[in-house]
Amino acid sequence: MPNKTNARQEISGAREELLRFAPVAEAVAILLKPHAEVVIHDLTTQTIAYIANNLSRREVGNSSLADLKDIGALDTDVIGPYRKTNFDGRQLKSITSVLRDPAGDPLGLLCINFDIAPIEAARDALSLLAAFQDGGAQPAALFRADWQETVNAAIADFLGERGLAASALAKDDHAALIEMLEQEGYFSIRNLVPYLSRLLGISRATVYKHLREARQTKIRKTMS
Amino acid sequence: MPNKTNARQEISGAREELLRFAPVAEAVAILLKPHAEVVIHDLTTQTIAYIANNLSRREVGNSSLADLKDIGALDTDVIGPYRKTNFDGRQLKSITSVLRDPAGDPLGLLCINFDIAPIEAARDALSLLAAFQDGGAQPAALFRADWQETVNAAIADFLGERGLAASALAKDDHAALIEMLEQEGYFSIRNLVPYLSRLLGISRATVYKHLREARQTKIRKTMS
DNA sequence: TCTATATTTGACAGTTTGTCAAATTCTCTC
DNA sequence: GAGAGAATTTGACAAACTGTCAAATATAGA
Repeated sequence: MPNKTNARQEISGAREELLRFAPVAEAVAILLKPHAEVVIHDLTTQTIAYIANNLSRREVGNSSLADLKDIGALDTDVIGPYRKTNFDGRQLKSITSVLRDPAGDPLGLLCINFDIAPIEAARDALSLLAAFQDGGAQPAALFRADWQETVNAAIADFLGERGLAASALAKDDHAALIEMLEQEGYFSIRNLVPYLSRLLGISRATVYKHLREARQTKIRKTMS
Repeated sequence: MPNKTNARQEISGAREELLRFAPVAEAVAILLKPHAEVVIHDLTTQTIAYIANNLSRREVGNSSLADLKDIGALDTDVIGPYRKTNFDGRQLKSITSVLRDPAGDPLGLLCINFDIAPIEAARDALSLLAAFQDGGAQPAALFRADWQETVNAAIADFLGERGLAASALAKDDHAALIEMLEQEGYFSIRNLVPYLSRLLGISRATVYKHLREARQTKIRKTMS
């Protein structure tokens, strides 16, 4: 931390430091133009410090991101890629890198949001043409012998969408994660419950409790 | 089969009948040019009656196809689509229609072989670009809540590769099917064994027997 | 037809699944 | 920081599922 005269100076120092990444952001945005936006978040003020190729209609100075406290707990400096939905419904593939000061404290985030909708559309068109069956041939190849990886991928996806960090997730999230897995049908995999309970560090009984709740809300939804 | 007057007439009659489909074969081949070949098989002589846009380097008069006896048992007149490998390794998407005489007896087959390699290559390139993770994100989306459909797709795939028809498969095939499912990891789906035994019309015990064998050959392979 | 092989049947022990009540821990509020 | 209320763990349990087995039966090939 360079100068300590007062808080305001520290903040503007952080912003200045962050803006050194602006050309990088610009370069990435141009490379992928017009499909990607690059945003630099200032963690000291919780605002947006820079935007290249604005897709999400946010502006410099806007407050950004909800929960950033968790980032300190991160083991890596790269988060994602994870899926994000733009205000207009487009699917974005997002990846975030953590920008730290010399002391190693998180200063900001550089977030690349890549609009993959057109790519997915093209891929799907080709898929359809190449597909056997009515389009259902791929699962066979993609259903891994190693179902744990499949589950892990689903969990990683979930974590990516919500914020982050592997094992350090609040117990409120457990219920949501389990509900998601249930809705995607993962519990017809053998031994998933004990595996999950070990993974999340909670008891089997709790997993079953969340499961029961998830199934009941599902029923409620079905009836309404 | 260089035969007597009687038979020869019958045979040439069949061929003539089949050649009426030649323009259709030609038209399909031209539509998909240069990616598809269309072959008309003569079932009465087990030879090739016509080829449009030859990809597989076979020629008219060549003997064709190994097992055609099964076709009589078919419930539909369209077989596939199923995957086929060309002599040069290219993957072909094949679909076959049965050509019958007015009495309803199978006379020939019209087989369309579509080279999907370039399409798959393009799709995969796009997939990679759109992919989350290192390419393993899709299973999550493709792992259906309805695992039965996933299994059915795998089985249908298997059936397509070997020849055909749903429930009418020899018991030798059971072992192969189960081995395939085991190797792809499908038996970590709950209740798969009873489901399969019902589906194949064999007993649970037999399924387990095949499973045991499949697992032992796997071990043998692993050790060698 | 007879023999050798494979399948079915029914029974069984071992696991896994899902639920429960009591004991414990956690989380608020005061 | 003490205590009420909620959530979680623990350990136990019945029910369901898994995998194996031996005897009875069916099937295929000589």
